[in-house]
Amino acid sequence: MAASQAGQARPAAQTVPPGTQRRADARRNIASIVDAATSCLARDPDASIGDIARAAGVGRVTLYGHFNGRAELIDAVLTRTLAEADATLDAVDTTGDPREALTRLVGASWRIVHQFRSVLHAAQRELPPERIRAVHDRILRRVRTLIERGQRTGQFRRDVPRQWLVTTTFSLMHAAADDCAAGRLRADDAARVIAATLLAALTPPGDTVPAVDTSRS
Amino acid sequence: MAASQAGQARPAAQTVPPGTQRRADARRNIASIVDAATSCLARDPDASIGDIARAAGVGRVTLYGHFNGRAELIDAVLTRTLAEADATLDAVDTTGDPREALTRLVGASWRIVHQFRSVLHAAQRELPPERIRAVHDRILRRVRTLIERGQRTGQFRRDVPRQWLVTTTFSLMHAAADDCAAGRLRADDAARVIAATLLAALTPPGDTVPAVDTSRS
DNA sequence: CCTAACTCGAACACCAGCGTTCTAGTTAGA
DNA sequence: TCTAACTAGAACGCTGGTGTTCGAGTTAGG
Repeated sequence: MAASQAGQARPAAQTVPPGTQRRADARRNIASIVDAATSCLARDPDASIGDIARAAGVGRVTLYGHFNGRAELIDAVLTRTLAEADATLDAVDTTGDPREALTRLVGASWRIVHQFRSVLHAAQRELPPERIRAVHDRILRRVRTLIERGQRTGQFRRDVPRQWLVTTTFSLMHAAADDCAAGRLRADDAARVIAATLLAALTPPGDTVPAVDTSRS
Repeated sequence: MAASQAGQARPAAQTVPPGTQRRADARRNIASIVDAATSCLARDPDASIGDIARAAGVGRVTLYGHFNGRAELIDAVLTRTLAEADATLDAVDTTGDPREALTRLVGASWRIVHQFRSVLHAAQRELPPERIRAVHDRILRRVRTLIERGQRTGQFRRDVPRQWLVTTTFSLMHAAADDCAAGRLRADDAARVIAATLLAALTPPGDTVPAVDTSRS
């Protein structure tokens, strides 16, 4: 849903009369294209526009009718992916003990990161860094807030910039995804291992490193 | 030195009679090319062969005389860079307390990572992952050995795969380099901050997180 | 000094992907 | 039912990078 809210900036090639809805088949095609692009790029970050159009069962021209080039398409894919991820994470309970909350958050996030790492790689080649960061905004904020709360309760360290703790969190998840893809880490180990190192990394100097809650897989 | 020991596999375009030395000007040009490639790629990972040749003050044809295409050139750049890095790290004392040793190692490594991150990015686009890993072998081994020693002394955790601790180490350094390039982390903060989080991350559950040794900048 | 090694620049063929245009056909939806 | 919206597909020109070839010149080094 809300596949191509390219909206404000420059409307996709096909000009839409203001206040009007796109025709049903058009909307369906746009969805197929974004779907196809997502899975194509997940397989090969260099997939060409032609590949994607074919995978979507759509003419290349049709694709150009809806997206002004590769960058705009990838932007749409990334935007939708992140929006869905954000929705998924909404279901995670981030209240209660910050350490347990972070463990839950990592458990949910990690799967998403693992699944869409190639899409991100594709986006990193095509989109400016600011844009990528902007799209991550809501998710970034979520983590930052939780870390901030943990700092207030004294469970997370305050001797390094908070930004760095956020970076650490994402960095470990992405690293795990890469190791996993390379066969150096078992997928069903990942969540536990990430949580264990991350919680330790966030522990204030002088405090004791918590044991991992290995109760959930 | 030893700029293009393409050696065994397929000799570069220009066939060298076995047992013979290249002519001095040829060796000089090869060096310029690798130098230029290094700095060009550091600036723009997509720099073309033409750009690099021009920056080296050499004809494009000459470049092709020494390297069979982009991949081979980038391989040479990466190989030399990593060899130099390895030499630099040889000067680091990795004996004594594992935590202090790791701090020293991170301090030295981080600068290198920061300086050559773009070269790595370029290599990741052009070279197969196995190759990249192979080139990192000596450096990887160095870290692994130190971590292993720390595990034996009981100062580093053993409840996660050792490989993951190695990944964590590299991951944090690269993340810091990226944050730094994006202006989210001050360069003169990086070493301290990396060491602080890394040492915490390696601390065994139940143990106390060590305070950072902030004595050296 | 003389030869083989090396270099240069321009030209060329080549390729893949991009984005556009045109014609003709199909389909949604008032 | 009738029109405007949408689609297909083939054709085309463009761009930018790659790798090669050629003929002529320069230089290292025995």
